[in-house]
Amino acid sequence: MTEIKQTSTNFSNKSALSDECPEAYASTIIGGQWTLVICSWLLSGKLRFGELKKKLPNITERMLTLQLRKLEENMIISRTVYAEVPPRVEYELTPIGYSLKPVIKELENWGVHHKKLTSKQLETEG
Amino acid sequence: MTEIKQTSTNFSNKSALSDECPEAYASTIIGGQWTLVICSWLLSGKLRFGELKKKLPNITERMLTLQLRKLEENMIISRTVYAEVPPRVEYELTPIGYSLKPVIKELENWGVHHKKLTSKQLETEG
DNA sequence: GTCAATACTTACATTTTTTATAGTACATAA
DNA sequence: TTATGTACTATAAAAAATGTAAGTATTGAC
Repeated sequence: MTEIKQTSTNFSNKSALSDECPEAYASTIIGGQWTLVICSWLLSGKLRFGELKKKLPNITERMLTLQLRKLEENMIISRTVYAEVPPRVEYELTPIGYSLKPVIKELENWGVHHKKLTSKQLETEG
Repeated sequence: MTEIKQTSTNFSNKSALSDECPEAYASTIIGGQWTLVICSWLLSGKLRFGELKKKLPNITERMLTLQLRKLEENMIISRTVYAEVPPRVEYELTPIGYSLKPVIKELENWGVHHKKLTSKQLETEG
């Protein structure tokens, strides 16, 4: 994540794909390891950094920070800092972030469907 | 892609996420760099290896092969080899692969929407 | 015997993503 | 003065994904 090399083939490939193909574009935005889970949680309301951390027991603080920053850059979430000590920071979906809801729903449907089907398949084979 | 280390934290994190969260599960299946574009093309009918290559001008043969293998493993596409020389191989979506259609459609809609919104944002800022 | 066409495979290098670990700032409470 | 809680940051390393370049098998045409 941190730094990407704008001279790499990978970068230009991703750019070209994103230009031509809105679904690939969407995928680069919401395709991070923890991105969809974070968005799913935020669909039910804003959460603090620490609260998100508890929801995702295995994420490191660094990863959580990186993902949140990326989501913020992409205007999926907004970040509100309260001038208190200890600090309090709240994350919330923006309107366009919230509009991910049907996307997530379809992904979820399909995921459930696929999982069922492939586990059946394994039973038959075994 | 090639080899994944089943003892890594990354592997166990992905597994746990996939278990708990169907949308994350779906994302690991269709989240490859070229996956969605390949599926999009196949939505309009089966294609040969070389035809796919032409549709994706910048993909390397290695990448195309890897992505197709992964899609096949995940039962998204089927592969038919014709015993001819030179060889002919056709790739086609399976039923569950075809059922990605609404997912792709939502991703596409959202992608277009997001792109419009962010480009507007840039105009306003600039 | 050489070449062409197709769909790959292989070895290796680079880039990107993710994880590990330790640290920081701040004000209040004890 | 030291400890506490929160939301981070810095640095390094490991792992995963992607790219580069060259090679393979087949057989029919020339």
